[in-house]
Amino acid sequence: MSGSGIRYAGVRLLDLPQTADREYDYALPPELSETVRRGSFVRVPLRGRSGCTGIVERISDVPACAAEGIKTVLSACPEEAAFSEGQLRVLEFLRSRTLCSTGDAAGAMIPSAVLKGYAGKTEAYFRPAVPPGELEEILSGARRAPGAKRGSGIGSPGQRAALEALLAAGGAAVSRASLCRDGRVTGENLRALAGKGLIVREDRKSAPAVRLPGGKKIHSGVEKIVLNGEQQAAYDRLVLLASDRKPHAALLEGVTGSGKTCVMLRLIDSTLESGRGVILLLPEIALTPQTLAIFCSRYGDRVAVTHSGLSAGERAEAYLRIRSGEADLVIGTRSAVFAPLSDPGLIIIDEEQEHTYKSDSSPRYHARDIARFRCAESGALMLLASATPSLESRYRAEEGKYELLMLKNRYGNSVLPSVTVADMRREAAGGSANPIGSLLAGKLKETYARGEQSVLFLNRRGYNNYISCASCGKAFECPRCSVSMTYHVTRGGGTGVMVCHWCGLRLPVPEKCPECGAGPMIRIGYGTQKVEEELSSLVPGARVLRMDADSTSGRDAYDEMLGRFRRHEADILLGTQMVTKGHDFPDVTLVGVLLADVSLYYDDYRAAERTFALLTQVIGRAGRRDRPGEAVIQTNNPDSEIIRLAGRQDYESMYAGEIKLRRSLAFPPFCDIALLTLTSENEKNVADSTSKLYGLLRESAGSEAYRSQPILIFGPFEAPVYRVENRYRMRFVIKCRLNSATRAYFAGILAGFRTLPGTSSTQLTVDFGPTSL
DNA sequence: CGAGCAGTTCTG
DNA sequence: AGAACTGCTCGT
Repeated sequence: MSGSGIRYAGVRLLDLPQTADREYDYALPPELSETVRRGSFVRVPLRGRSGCTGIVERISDVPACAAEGIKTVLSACPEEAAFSEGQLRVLEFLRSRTLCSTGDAAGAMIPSAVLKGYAGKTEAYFRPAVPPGELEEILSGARRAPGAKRGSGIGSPGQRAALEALLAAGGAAVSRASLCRDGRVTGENLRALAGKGLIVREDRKSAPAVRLPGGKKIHSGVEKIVLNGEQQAAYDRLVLLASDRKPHAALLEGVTGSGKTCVMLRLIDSTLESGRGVILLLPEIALTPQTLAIFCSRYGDRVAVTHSGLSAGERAEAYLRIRSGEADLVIGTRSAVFAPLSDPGLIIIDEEQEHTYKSDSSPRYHARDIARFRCAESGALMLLASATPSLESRYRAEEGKYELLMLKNRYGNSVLPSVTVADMRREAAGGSANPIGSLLAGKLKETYARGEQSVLFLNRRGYNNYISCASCGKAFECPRCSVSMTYHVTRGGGTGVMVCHWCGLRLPVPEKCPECGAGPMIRIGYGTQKVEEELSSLVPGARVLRMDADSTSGRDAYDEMLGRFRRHEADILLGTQMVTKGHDFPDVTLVGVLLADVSLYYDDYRAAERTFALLTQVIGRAGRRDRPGEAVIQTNNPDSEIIRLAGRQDYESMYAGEIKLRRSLAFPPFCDIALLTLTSENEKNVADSTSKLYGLLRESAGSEAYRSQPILIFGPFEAPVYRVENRYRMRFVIKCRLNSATRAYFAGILAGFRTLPGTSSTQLTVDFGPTSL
């Protein structure tokens, strides 16, 4: 230290919006000048506020502004929260790539409990004290709370929101922090509900979190996986890429059942043996106890698992175990890509085409981009794996940006299931609107008779229940959003409840039409329950397991159901998306897809690609071992090219056809898409702001700086769901090639928009590479 | 004339 | 974001 004088910290505050997101200088008190460094988190005063959290970006001897105005750092956050230089670079990358605030970026990278310091604290948890069915009725107004004096059962919106959240958790205890997170529920609401006897409070120690079984840190005595020729060749190449300390990216494309997992396990082995860390990203839906068991029995204590079901304390503990080096294999969902490993050697993204790897709230990042950045920084291998890679990734492999490794053969002797496309138009013409056609019905009976199992996949979209008015024909809509509400049966009987899938609002089933005052209201569309009823008459005696959002609330119920099916305690598994992911059910020989075409109607350029991936996955569930499998795809579009290709599991043809289309229409990967969204509670405000933004976009895109950058502006459009939670939403779709120049264009638009008069009540966001249009 | 308020400004 | 500040209306 050269000078003896006071030192200053350049701090970025976490709870400021982009408009105020810059460095602020604070004086460092002498007692903190030893511990606080670049990367440390500190508490500082700001304007009238007593304490704000910020991250130190710079330590200097000279403040950037007049010394008399300067305030002093109040305190330092725990030392173990401090960011490394590597983390600071990721923070900067995230901020500049997604144009988010420092606070949003940091929030994605570190659990808030680590920032606050959490040792020995207890967290308050709450769970329902009455059966779920009763709660539903209280919420819908059909029953009043035991203690309620008169009028509606539940006092305040906050209390309602709390009960709804608890109901959504399916009776499990939920922490106060997560209940209060969205701001609608307060601690006072929870106390009031506990007072009424509707919920009970229980305190839990945040740490120690549940330890994974499995013992020693260095794995020993686990069987060495034997690879076949094709797998061995892929493995040999990947090991090379993962060990030369240079950045690499590879795409492992392997048909269902080709043993991608074996290759990945061996690669993880060798990377860990070389002393470097590993991150394995999985879609939430694939992060099941069965999957985790494989890793925990193999790697024991060195595994850290992160997913959305963790409490704040568990999340913090996992983070610190990784940071300290105690855990060097991280398995988790999207945000695990930020895991604080000091020296990652391998980052795997399994099922890389899954859209859940893209965040659609700020920071709007794609895990793949973060992984690529981290791998470039530390000379590591990014490995994307899938049976049906996204067109973007496969194209990059074609361009030579990713190394492409293929596994073309199914493991062992198993063959692809034989696939039949059933034309449902004929069934409908016959007058019976039966969701299960005669062909599939016959096969279901045969399979049951042979003592084998079947899986039926329902496309969520096609099986929503709406209600509409028999007099005026109007569908019953959410009062806060421009979408129809969905009918859900209530657990344990009752009249049911209407749910909005966009804002979560729950309302009692109306008797009269809110539009015309007449009625009656009638139900439209097949629900999974209806299909379930149908099945029991079609295949008498078969035990049917229904797995959807209604019947499976919470992880435990879901895992328990899959376990029962695996043990062959049921003959037919009926469900939505959940049934498609890599569960290995040895006795399943028949797979049926009801309404295969529904996802083709998504108003999105990726509809075909997604339908293909989905169908391929479902079909792959049939006949994995020695027994041959069979699949029936029911559709109203039997001539659809995509459905035909999926039936043949012909990825190459699908890829060739789609990429041609994308090229001619200028869609990704031949351009990037930016989605600008304006929202406001006031419809007129959005309209005014939209036209102002349009002017700004045009003017700026035409300016000298962007002459050489083609920027195509489409819109403005109303968002497909125009109103959500009482906010009106307008959008622009912009096609361009994303690079530093075009990013500067968007940053300029964001900043410029804020300075326009009359836009203060309108929110503007940019989403690069949105999951859907 | 000052409370009550939308809209604006600025944070070290 | 959110506290502070500005300028405005309205009521007595």
